[in-house]
Amino acid sequence: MPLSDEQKLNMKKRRENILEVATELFATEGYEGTTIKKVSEAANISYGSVFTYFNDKEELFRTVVLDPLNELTEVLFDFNPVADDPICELEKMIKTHIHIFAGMSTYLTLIVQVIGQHTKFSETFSELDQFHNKLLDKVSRLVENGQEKRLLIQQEPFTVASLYTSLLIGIRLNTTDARLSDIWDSYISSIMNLFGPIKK
Amino acid sequence: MPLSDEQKLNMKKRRENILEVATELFATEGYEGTTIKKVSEAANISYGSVFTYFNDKEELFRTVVLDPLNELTEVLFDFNPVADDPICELEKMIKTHIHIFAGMSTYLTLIVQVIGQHTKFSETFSELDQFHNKLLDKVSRLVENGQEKRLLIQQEPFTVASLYTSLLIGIRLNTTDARLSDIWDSYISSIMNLFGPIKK
DNA sequence: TATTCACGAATGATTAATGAATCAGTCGTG
DNA sequence: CACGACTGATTCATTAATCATTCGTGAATA
Repeated sequence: MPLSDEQKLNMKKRRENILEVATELFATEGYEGTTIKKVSEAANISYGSVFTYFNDKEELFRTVVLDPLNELTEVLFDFNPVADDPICELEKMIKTHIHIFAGMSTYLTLIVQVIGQHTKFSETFSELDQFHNKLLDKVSRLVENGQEKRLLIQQEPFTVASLYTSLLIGIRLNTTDARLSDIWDSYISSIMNLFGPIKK
Repeated sequence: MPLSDEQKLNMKKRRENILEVATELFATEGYEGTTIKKVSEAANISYGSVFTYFNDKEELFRTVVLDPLNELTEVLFDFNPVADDPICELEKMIKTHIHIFAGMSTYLTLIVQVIGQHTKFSETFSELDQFHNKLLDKVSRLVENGQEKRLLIQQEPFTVASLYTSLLIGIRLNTTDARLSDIWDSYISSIMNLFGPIKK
């Protein structure tokens, strides 16, 4: 009676397809502006099928927002706060982050909405906030490392880290036209200035 | 037959009250999540009355977003791009902008939504975009001025200006807890680093 | 000053449309 | 044949917008 492996795989694909089209819709139309009907049509499945994968609209939304966090952790936290060459590590980190942010336009637009309406999406936002705080902490430690080695000017490390993540999300917000990664690359050296590298 | 001055004044107050509560609702609940019923209740007027001041919901939204731009222009553009002391002018500008952004939490949350869902609110977004471009232009000129005087390191002025406005809106987005202006003040010197001031 | 009149703002019940969620029935597969 | 995914019409709630009606105020008249 249990489903065959092929069926399970099919359902997994179906589920992921729903999440994909729902991400796009939630991002462009907003939570209330996105209807289950629109989702089902975009995913080419029946209205009722959406509810076999998600109990209700709210669960679908929460999944769309929180599911990608796991794999995002791997790439976003991929830097060494106690590196011997903190400047080089910072540059690498910025480059990585910039490319991630350049490539995840739709999802990040959605994140922006959750942050903006954090009272409405308080539980979901809370998870994002935890994620953000962990990132802030790790960036802070790298900044601290750079300052101890006298390679960065003295600033409150947590403040700088906050400004850095603010800048990342702000760029994503301001860059509405789907620009090429080239443009994003040109930001890197300027962003580095935020950390106050000391020229020798 | 025309209305008395007192009545006109009363209607003006009523209208502004609607705009005020609608701003709050649109910002926290989103466009679709905000109902005319909620607006009328929050404004303590009848449902139908909302429509004597605004033809439809969309017009109410557009007014809420675009109306404040005029007085915002005055404070946001209040700096001199050809100042003799560009560094000082930059610091003053940052300080002014930071205080404006710190104080306009609700409205800016709304702006964030319009930018995030710019395909949905394309006409309204277009107006915001024009406003933004004018600001970018003026900031660029100040940066150029500073670079010509060799007080700022050489960077593409428009890129730096873009990063600056991205940072402003990003901070507003990331600072969800209603912090004191003190915290915002601590950002100022770090933000200055973005422009690459040359120490002498 | 008192009374009537007329204009337009204010009201909220009503209308027509649309939403989320349900559920009885169908279909596919092991 | 039996289990569970799939379907979409149905239900019930909620929405934007309308509209017939009421209410308030200033002007006109006596």
